[in-house]
Amino acid sequence: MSEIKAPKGTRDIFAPEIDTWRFLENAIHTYYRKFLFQEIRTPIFEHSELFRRGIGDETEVVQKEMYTFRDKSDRSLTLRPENTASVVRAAIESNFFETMTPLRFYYIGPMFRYDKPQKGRFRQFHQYGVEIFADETPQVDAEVIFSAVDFLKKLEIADLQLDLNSVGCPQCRPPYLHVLRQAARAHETELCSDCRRKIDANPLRIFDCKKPPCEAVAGRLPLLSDHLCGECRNHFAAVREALSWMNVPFRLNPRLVRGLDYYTKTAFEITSGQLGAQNALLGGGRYDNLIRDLGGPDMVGIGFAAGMERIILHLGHLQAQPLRVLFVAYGDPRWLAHAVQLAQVLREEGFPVLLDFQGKSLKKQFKKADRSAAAFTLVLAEDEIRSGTVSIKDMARQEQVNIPLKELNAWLKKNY
RNA sequence: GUGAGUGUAGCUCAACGGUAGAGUAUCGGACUGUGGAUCCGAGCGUUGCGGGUUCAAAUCCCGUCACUCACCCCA
Repeated sequence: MSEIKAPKGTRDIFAPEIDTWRFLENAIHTYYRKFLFQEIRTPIFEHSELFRRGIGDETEVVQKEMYTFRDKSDRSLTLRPENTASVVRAAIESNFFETMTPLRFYYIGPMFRYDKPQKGRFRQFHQYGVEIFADETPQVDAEVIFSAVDFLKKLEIADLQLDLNSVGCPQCRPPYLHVLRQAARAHETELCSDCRRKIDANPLRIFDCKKPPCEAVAGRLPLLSDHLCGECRNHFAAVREALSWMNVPFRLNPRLVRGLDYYTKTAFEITSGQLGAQNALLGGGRYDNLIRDLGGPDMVGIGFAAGMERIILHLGHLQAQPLRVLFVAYGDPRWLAHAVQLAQVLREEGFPVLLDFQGKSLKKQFKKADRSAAAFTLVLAEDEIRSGTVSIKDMARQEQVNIPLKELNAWLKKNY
């Protein structure tokens, strides 16, 4: 019989790393509530159609990376590969767009993509992210970006790079893509087979290719930033201006392309020099048509998602505050009942208390106390029980006192 | 999906094709109302799995699986 292991690309999280996760989660809650974001939790799985329509049928994610299955009623469901489509769906479904605008949400949770695992990349991974609906101002783009950068800075993550671009809109993108395809076809023979395929499928992705010949061609291809429509150009300029008000340094990267089809206008990404090949900590942008495309009103949105595993890689392991454990030792099993009752009382008072049910001797129990890094070992054995006292040993100082049981609470208040 | 590297005790790692070992951890004892130190002892493995070569395989060959990293893609 073979051992059952965690599925490929998944992992167990436990001490000491789990403390880092709790720290990060708490930091996210604390930080984003300052911006009046509401937490939202959407289902782990959705109708597959939501992601096909939301993310785009032609994207890598939808084509190759979704965990899709049929349930017993033959519905096609998919483990969420990202959360924006779900949040939009939830907002539409709950009629949030009727009442409150603008809407600000944040989320934390697991996402799933059928990818080949490597450093910073998992099949089940965790993202936090924010979404703001129904605010078309460039300043809100800047605020979202500021919050993303500022939060990572507050975590003392160094070596960050913010890349910024505008990916246009349905007004300016199609004409540009036409120009781009023509230009790319002129250099078709110089491109790798992958990029030749991209000319028709998704020519923007040619900019991503790292092969030198393709990079050389890409350097001579027309840029979207030179073909933006008036509205997109003005919006992008205002975003950049607002970012300068907020003192957020960025790098204009006309080759920055997002992997999901719904993005319009502002696109951004924060990368880190300390990660491996998977160096994106966070990515996002504006999606002015997604809400309508998913059956909602004609309202705009902007957001980002951040990879928590990748952030955790930067945080190292926190030195968890060691618990000041009280260990109750009783020696002979005859006194176990007394020990159990004392433990109950102490826990009721809020102390972390440990006792060893299978200890055969005081010696063994002291050994267990030592192994569990107890601050104090309380001895409640024959002598103490006969005299109505308890002995308290300070494990670090190797000092022991004997006091009436009645005074234990007061003693602990003073000495714990 | 493609490529490379690595799979030996719970953990970290040894073993020219010739009896699978050390450190550490665990458990027991020296030490029967007091932990850490020291000493002694114990258990521990179908060498990831399957096949092949060989008198003989942890070692060489093939396949497979897992992990790691990279390509790809992305958070």
